[in-house]
Amino acid sequence: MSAAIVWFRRDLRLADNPALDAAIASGKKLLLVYIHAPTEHAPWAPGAAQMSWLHHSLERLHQSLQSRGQRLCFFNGASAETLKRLISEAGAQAIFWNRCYEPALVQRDQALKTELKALGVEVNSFNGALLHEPWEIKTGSGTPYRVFSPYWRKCRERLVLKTSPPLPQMLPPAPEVSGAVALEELHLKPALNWDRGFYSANRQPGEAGASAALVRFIDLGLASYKEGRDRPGLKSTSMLSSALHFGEISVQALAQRLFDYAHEHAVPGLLTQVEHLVRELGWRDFSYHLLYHYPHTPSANLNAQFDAFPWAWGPPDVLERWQRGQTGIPIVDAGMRELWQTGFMHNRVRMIVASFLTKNLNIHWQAGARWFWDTLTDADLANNTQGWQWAAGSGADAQPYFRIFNPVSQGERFDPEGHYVRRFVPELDALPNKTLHSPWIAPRASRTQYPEPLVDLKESRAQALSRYAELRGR
DNA sequence: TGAAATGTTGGGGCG
DNA sequence: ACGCCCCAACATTTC
Repeated sequence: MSAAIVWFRRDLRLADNPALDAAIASGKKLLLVYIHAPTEHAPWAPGAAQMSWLHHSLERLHQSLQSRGQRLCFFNGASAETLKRLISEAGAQAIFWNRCYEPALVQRDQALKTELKALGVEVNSFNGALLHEPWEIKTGSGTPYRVFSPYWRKCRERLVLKTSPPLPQMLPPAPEVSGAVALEELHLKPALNWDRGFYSANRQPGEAGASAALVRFIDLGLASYKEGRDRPGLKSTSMLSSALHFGEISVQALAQRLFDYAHEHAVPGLLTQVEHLVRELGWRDFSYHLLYHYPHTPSANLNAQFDAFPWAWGPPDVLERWQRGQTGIPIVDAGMRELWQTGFMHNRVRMIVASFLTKNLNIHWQAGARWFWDTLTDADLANNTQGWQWAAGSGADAQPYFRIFNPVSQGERFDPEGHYVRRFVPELDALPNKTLHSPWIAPRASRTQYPEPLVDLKESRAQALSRYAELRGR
């Protein structure tokens, strides 16, 4: 019986996994591998928070493979060397993987593909992560899109969702190889349990956890998604970002399932809600589109005009107060503390803290991007880069720089009952809603445990606008 | 997927 | 009855 390798990377699932399905269909013995090679992602080696999630996700995938007569084999070390050795040991004629799109991984995978083909190995790669491949969507003149709306119009009209293939039951046997290590030997899990707040009933790594989160979202959040998605105090978002990052759920299967649900349940307006969520998945695709076509953007402004912008990198204590949630601005601190404690932050609050860092504090968006990279379990190079450049105003389809969020009015508008702020900034619990988002106007005795604002909002806004005016005047 | 300043309108109080 | 002022509510412009 001939053999093949399935190289798992960011597709940690069995359902709707094109590489795995094709490998099973090939009728070969299958060696299922995961290789931990963080330096190959340089300069964006996976951050500590996402490695915690990854550990649990790999554990779950290994378990569900074991219940199907297979296993996931773990390796440390260089991917190309490891795979060439395994191909030789297993006598494999073919390898299957789902594509990655980060610049360093695209380079690595292309070089490997060339090398393996020269050795006579059949290389099969698939789209297992996106609604559309980044190169499939082009403007009329054949260039990449740089603006979301026309990009999405094009994607939406050509979006074709297929019914997912059935979940593989028993898998073919594995060939014997040497050098596999236990999952623990990948050292993904933190030595100290600082990640204990990351996991809860509705945030569980792995395919089953993603599935449970989706069921819960469809039951509780979908019907009011359009209105509720901006309210961090509610539970109206899917909470699927980490699962999408690691491929614990297929984005195509997700969209398919939501449309199916809307068509089966003739509730007025439900299809509109689904369209809004799928549009957010479109933003995710758009981020990958931009990263693929503009691979320098994780470390450089997409709009080169901003190269002359006088962003500072410090002073260090200011950045640190932002990181620790001690800025004295309640909605900002709530967000930064949510991030630190749970490895997640609500999207609306991500925009608020990013605006505050890049505009009111005048700190470079890359300092924020780095912090998110290390602390988010869903840290994703495409989304993170695009999100920060969007917020900073330096991106292709960014918000104009002069759109500066007022964190007080944002707090009053999107957390009117203060549930979110009170949850993460408990020292403000006793303040009435009227002053919760601007505690500095409340009597001093009622807020002795909470810092004074790091900056004056009105003044720092004016300074940001004048820096911007200067940039435009050049 | 803003905020703040500025402009416009129209109702009501009041001399 | 009429004009004037105030100001809230909304619209537009500007950053």
